[in-house]
Amino acid sequence: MRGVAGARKSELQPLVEAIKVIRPIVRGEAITDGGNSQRHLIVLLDGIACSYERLEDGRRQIFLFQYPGDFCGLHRYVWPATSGHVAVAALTDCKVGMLEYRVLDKVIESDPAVAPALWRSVMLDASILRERMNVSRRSALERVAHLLCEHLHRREAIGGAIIPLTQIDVADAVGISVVHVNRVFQELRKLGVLSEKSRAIEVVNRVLLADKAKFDDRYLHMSVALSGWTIDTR
Amino acid sequence: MRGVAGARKSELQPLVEAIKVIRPIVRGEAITDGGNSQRHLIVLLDGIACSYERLEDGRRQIFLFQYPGDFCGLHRYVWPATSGHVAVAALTDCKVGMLEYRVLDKVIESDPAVAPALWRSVMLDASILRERMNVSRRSALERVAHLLCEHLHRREAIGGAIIPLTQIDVADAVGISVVHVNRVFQELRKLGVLSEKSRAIEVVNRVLLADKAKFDDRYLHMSVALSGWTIDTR
DNA sequence: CGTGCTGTTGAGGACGATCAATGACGGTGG
DNA sequence: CCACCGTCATTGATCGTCCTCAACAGCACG
Repeated sequence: MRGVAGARKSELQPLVEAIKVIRPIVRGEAITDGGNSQRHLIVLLDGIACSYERLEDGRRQIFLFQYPGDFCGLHRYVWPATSGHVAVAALTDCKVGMLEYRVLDKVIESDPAVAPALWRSVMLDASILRERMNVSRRSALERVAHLLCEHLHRREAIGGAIIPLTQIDVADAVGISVVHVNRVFQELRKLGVLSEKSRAIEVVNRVLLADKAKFDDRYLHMSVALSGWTIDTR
Repeated sequence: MRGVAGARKSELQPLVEAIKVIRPIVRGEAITDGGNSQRHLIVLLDGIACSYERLEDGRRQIFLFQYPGDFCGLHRYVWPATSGHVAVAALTDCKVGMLEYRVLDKVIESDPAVAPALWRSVMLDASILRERMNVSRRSALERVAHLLCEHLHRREAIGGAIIPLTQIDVADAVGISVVHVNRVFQELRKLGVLSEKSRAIEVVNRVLLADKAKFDDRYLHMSVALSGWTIDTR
């Protein structure tokens, strides 16, 4: 039972049922490059991925994180020649479902509720981007804390307090240097927000974290209120 | 003849023809607050507006700028209860066209090309937000220069090298202090990018500006390739 | 037992924030 | 016509956050 970003269960069910191909992706591999040759809509079924772009100087800017139920590169379907080189990569081992565009065409045609649901999914992305812009004006600690809150929020369906990201991932997402992220993490551990024992990102005090982050989850409400769907991932 | 963000002329023509109410808005006034009571789709017909949010500490974060042909608060139509308090304000004197949601419903129903066009408009916004994220990792000068490039690009239909924004607007959009924006402007004038004479933002060397900004307009290509439409603004 | 990736630590410096005044300009009312 | 006021632009000084460079440590992997 997983939450589909920005859509009620019933609306995307026809789409989900049309997914025939399921593919495993190992950590670090590309789920889609930024190319225009895409012919499938991709749904993340298991694991965590991120959409990102390489900057000219080689740095990586992470835009969004994908959790199970999220679409990868939906914009390609709506607008194949769309902006540059937004790629999606697996941050952990993943499983994805694939759906040919022309099949998707048919699903949309036969069920008028599917397109608006996809539309809203794009809007949820935009909403997250806007929130990131707001947060980008706060201190490094708040920005990192905020990102962790977002991940806890979206992991609710999965459970556990360990966020399987590297400090590098966090740095590339919030836009601060890895070194500084490390120092922020030490600060968060000293504050009792993160576990002192483990090297992993393990949240031991969610309330305190949300407080430090001044986290207001309203910008995610559209995804919260929505139920999920299931699919057999083998 | 104005460009509609992310849509070909023919696609949005039926929508444009349905606009009956045209309203003038003076500089500084709200075009829509962030409220949920919205019952009209609003199209900017003349002037420049911005969508923004107030941060807790009172600062203003500008997300996007609207030029003639852009929609204001389209997300409200797709998802009325959508994210927080995104408001739209007029940065110059404006004229807006208004279209009741239920009329829009009918237009969408009767013309299957309208919805995808609106969808792409939302995606153009997301594309701009992503680009801003990339740019936010560069220096203040590049960020400001980049913003000016974007405005020149979108002003092409209007013409003129003067960008009618205040330094405060720029600061709130790129996320740096007004004082520093001012210093950046002096630097840009010294470099021969902006006019030394005028207090206004007057670009005298577009090529140099684009160079300083490392501006790559691909992220706007979806809007470029598209033609415009006309409407009588009285 | 090396090799590679991630995490950690230190030192020095730059960029931009903040605070506080002052200047320029346009509009308004006496 | 002039005094006043509000908004926006400009300038100086100080300070802090975060970056960069550089080195090393821990751990997983083959």
